[in-house]
Amino acid sequence: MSAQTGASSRRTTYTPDSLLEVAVAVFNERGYDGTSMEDLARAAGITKSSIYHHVKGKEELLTRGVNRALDALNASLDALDTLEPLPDAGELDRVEQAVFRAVQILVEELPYVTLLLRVRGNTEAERAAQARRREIDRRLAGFVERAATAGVLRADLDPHLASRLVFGMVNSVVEWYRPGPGRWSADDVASAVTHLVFDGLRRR
Amino acid sequence: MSAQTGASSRRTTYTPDSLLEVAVAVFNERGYDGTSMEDLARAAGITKSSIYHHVKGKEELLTRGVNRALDALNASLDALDTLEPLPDAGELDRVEQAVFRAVQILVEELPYVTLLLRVRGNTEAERAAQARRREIDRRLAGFVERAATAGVLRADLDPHLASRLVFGMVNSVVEWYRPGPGRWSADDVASAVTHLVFDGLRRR
DNA sequence: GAGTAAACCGAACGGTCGGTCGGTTCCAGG
DNA sequence: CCTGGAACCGACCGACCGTTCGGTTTACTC
Repeated sequence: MSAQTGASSRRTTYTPDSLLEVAVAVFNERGYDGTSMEDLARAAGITKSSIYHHVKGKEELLTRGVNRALDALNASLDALDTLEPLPDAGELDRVEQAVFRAVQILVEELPYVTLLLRVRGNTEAERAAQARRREIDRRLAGFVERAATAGVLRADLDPHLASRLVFGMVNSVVEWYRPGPGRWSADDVASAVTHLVFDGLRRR
Repeated sequence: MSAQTGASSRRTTYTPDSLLEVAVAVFNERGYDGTSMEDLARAAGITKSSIYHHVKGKEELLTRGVNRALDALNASLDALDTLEPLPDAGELDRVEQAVFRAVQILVEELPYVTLLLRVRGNTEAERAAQARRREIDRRLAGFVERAATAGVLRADLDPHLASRLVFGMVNSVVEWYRPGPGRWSADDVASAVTHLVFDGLRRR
């Protein structure tokens, strides 16, 4: 929240990152296009022109925000890739891990992932973010496909379709999850998603 | 696409509804706030000022769009309500029907539901749409909760959480589904979602 | 306390926004 | 052929957009 410069103590001044935190919160509330620099200034408690002391402009705030989410997601996928090669049965574990970790990151980086998932593609920067996101989706779908090939998934579900649905469920968490004491933890949600996805809702 | 006035035949003129179709498509591509009246005019092949001959303004196009989705969803829920009372085992069927029908409507009214799901709440009209949507979510969650009380759902999943996740998966379909020959039909998707939700991904 | 650089501000810029207004074109009914 | 209304257009409006710029305040060093 508050941001000090280096070791010394100015009262409360902004760094690009601490300003980003405020900006992303407003973006998620009003939508990127629906947010004016005046809105950001008001939320940050400084004037419009002061924002330009910290960042180049509105678009930089968007790029920084979505890249933070993309970097976190990519790092998690890299970790899962190092697990290979795996015996057939292990491919199911990898998908399970992918789902679980995806929910965890989504919750850890909630505002940034939320922003990413809502990018529309009106500018070049937004299209670049969408492209990076599609690459992530492709890697996730790859895990599911390999599990299907290994024969550890139900055969009556198209792996591509299943992948879209599963990670659609994962991503939908940003629409309602809010952290806080007495609420669900990240692991609560991650484990609920994982169980639901793999074993379904029906009592057996 | 083309719109005739009543019984007679002008070449291609717009009605409020046929203009809405164009507008909603553009809204979904660029986002509501990211769409200018000039954008709409270009897409419709008429000038900005001509749009105001058919509708009051930009906000009316939004309201008409989201209400079309809301009315369709509500009508479907009303049909499910008339099924009661049901024996315990039937409560599972009701949830299954709710999921299946939700996907069907989402696909049938894809552009309008897409628009609805992206409404942010910046204006009074948008907040009204959000309120109507929350009411629908509540009714759907009610079905899940009754099934849980009837003991036909897994006991280790919080019904509220499960409901959010299931309908999060349902709603995520708007992010990627596109109709067309040689692609998945609405029922393909609806049945995949239903099977996945109730029986999971794991091979048995 | 003078000097410095970061942090911030007020006023203004050109441009675009949603919306208005006074027409003109088109076409069916008489 | 004339008329009336629906459909449409070009020009324009005030407001607000993201951004810029010259200047002031603040906090810290020497």
